[in-house]
Amino acid sequence: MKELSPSLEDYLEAVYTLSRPEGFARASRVSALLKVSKPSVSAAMRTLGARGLVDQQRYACIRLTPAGLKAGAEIAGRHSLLKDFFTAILGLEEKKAEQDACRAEHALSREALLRLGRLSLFLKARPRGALLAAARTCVRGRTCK
Amino acid sequence: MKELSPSLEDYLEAVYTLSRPEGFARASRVSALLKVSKPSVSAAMRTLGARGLVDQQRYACIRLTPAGLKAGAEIAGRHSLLKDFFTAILGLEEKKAEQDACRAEHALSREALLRLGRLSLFLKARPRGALLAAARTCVRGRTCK
DNA sequence: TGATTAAGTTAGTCAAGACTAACTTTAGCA
DNA sequence: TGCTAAAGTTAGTCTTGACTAACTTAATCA
Repeated sequence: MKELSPSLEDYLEAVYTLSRPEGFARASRVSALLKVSKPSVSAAMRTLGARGLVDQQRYACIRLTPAGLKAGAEIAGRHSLLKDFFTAILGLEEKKAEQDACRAEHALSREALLRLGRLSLFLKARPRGALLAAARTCVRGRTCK
Repeated sequence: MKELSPSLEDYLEAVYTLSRPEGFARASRVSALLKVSKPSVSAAMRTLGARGLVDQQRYACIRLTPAGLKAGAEIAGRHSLLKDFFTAILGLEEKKAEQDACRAEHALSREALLRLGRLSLFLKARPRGALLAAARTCVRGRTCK
């Protein structure tokens, strides 16, 4: 099982996300979501197909294989963990958090993400949110005593 | 001023780091540090030279221009901020922290890094390190109450 | 001072990942 | 049912960033 490139992870994540409602994705939706040309999607699907992550028949809907579903869920999980950290802990604006999560999700190790998630939980779990509020205020650069 | 690619940022950071002691860097040291062939360094230096970040004469030492020094310092700063966060807050092992910092330093926005730095400070500044210790224990996955 | 070795460059190749233009298939409707 | 528009694919190109092999320049030491 070779590692997926950041680019292929993005495609897989897009397929995963778009598949949620109906169980399949269309290449044109992937193309629109990732802001990438249709031929690029086509090529990427061929690669993901060759790796056994999507089930691709010519001109048909894109469906994830069980392995693809698992991998897609993992990537989407990394994304939402990071986005949550960026908004809930660092207080980044929604759009910015989304962008940062998109890029950082390919960069951090499993271990770092796991611990970052725990840190999030820890900070959110303090009594009555007092600590989190203090941390967030600090992080926003207002007061930090 | 166009954005540098992750790859070019790595080269610039390496030149910056290697320049610290003596004021210049050698292509062979860069090659060894980044684990990349000498021709790759050569090509990268030509690009950085064209962007006005290094002062490159054929067969000579590599020196940063003032702009290159500024950009290099910024990249190195991002790196050390992240590495510190990964070790001091998340408790990652040194080597792992280094690897994660290398990759994440190209992915996070200025804003996110700024806030991450403040979060580090905040967590380290709590009285007698009690909070930090608790956070770190939690992040390591032992207890988290 | 000249030969040898280390450092650096050039030339040529490759793969990934993007694009456009042009073609094919599918699907929907008159 | 057949035509048309949308969806998807193929073919061909480009850029980036890496590599090896072979060459050139610089530096060192006998």
